[in-house]
Amino acid sequence: MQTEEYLPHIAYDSVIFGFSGEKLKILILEYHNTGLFALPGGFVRKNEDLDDAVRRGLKERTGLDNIYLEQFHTFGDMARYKPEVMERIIQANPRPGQDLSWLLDRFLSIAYYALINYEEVVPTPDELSDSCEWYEVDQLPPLMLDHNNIVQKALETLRENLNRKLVGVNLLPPRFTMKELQQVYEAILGEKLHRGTFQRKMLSLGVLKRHEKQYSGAANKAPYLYSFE
Amino acid sequence: MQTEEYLPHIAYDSVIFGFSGEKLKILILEYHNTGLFALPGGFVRKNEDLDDAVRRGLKERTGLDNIYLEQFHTFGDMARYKPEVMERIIQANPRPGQDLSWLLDRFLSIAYYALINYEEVVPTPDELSDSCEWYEVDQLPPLMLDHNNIVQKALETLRENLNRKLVGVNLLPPRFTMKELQQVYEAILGEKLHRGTFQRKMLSLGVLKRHEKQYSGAANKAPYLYSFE
DNA sequence: TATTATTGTCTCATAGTGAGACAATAATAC
DNA sequence: GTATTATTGTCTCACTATGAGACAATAATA
Repeated sequence: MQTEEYLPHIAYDSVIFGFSGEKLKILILEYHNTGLFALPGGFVRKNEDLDDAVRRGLKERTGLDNIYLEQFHTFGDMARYKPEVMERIIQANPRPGQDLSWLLDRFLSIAYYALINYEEVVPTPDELSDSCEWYEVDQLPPLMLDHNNIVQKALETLRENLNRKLVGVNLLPPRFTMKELQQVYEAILGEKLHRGTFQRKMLSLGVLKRHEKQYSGAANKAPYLYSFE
Repeated sequence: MQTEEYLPHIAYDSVIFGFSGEKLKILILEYHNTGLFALPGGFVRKNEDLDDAVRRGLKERTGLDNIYLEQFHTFGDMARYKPEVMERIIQANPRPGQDLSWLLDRFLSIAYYALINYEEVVPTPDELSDSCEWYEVDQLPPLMLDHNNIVQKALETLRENLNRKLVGVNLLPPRFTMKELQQVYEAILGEKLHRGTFQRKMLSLGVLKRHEKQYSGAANKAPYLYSFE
């Protein structure tokens, strides 16, 4: 990391959603020796597209590649400028010979959310971070700066987009049951949906393809597997 | 304008919507002696909130105050970085003693749209600009950089928000007829709506208050005036 | 073969929407 | 005054969408 590489005062943060165990979850980093929890974020190189910077940074910090991303808001209040927090992180991660003082400047942050298939992913922390772990959206630890706000806004945007974009396709494995799809919707909306109505609605969209049945071993009728398109 | 005042590499642009003569219109600036048309934009001071910067800048550049604003996207592609365009503007507006070279840097732009009551407003160009004029959304001149894209995205966002937020309240005078309200919706959506259905829907929202009739002098039944809330 | 839990689909009541019809009415023409 | 005209407020009707429950089909077990 060198000062010259990045656009000053500009950062991004990403809210990475995954679905597992009937719960909607978010990837959270913890910084070494600080007790600080944060969203995965990064900076924009002087000669790269903003969107590309986010993809590159996410790859570097979490190992995630080729994922569904959507920009949803840019946070630019003065209230989010807290140099003492960055100071703590720098102190806890000594980088001899590197001038990291530019990190103490004020930053605007462009926020993105990502939707990924939980099963395909093994998040790995980068050198700055202790851990990179999934947290249920309603059981997040206190996050640094305004990152809790950012998560809240991401959730609101995701809910608004739920019926306009195919959210499920990015959060589920290639083949899934109708029940799993419904659980994704319920986790995002935070409310129960009626089974019959949900199934009728999804099938009427004409984007689901029905495949073979999935025999789970349970003593009941086996559900069909579906895929998108 | 001094370099030190502003955050480098960060700008905003605003798409200001007004409604008049049954048409949806946008405020466009023309720069002195350049033939360049642009959205009203500006920069963020080092110690002010992003949202405040946009309000302040809009006031300075167009005289508009206290308006409805909504952030909708941040544009950060390399393709929008064209220093030769800013060079033209600087050449055409000599500022002896001022170093404007920072304007030749790459900028990310946070885009906002505004909704204003056309009748209350007398836009006035600032010192950089020749004119500050309304253009119908479907008859815009070619705008500099990616500003035509920005307008397009603003329109899409406005359409999506039409049924979730009370758009009409900001684009119309305090009292208006049902026909005027319908024309606002039709102008934004770009399609005709059925009169009876529209009226039923609006009244069922429970946010309109009915006032006295408006006698226009025409040989027909006089419409009621409405206000919001 | 009976039992059990779950699934796919159906029915029914209710709410919402698109389209046209009709009376009410404010001005003008005679 | 009375007829005419364009526009408005509201109604009806058909059709679609939605919420809720019902029921048969079925995969395993007892």
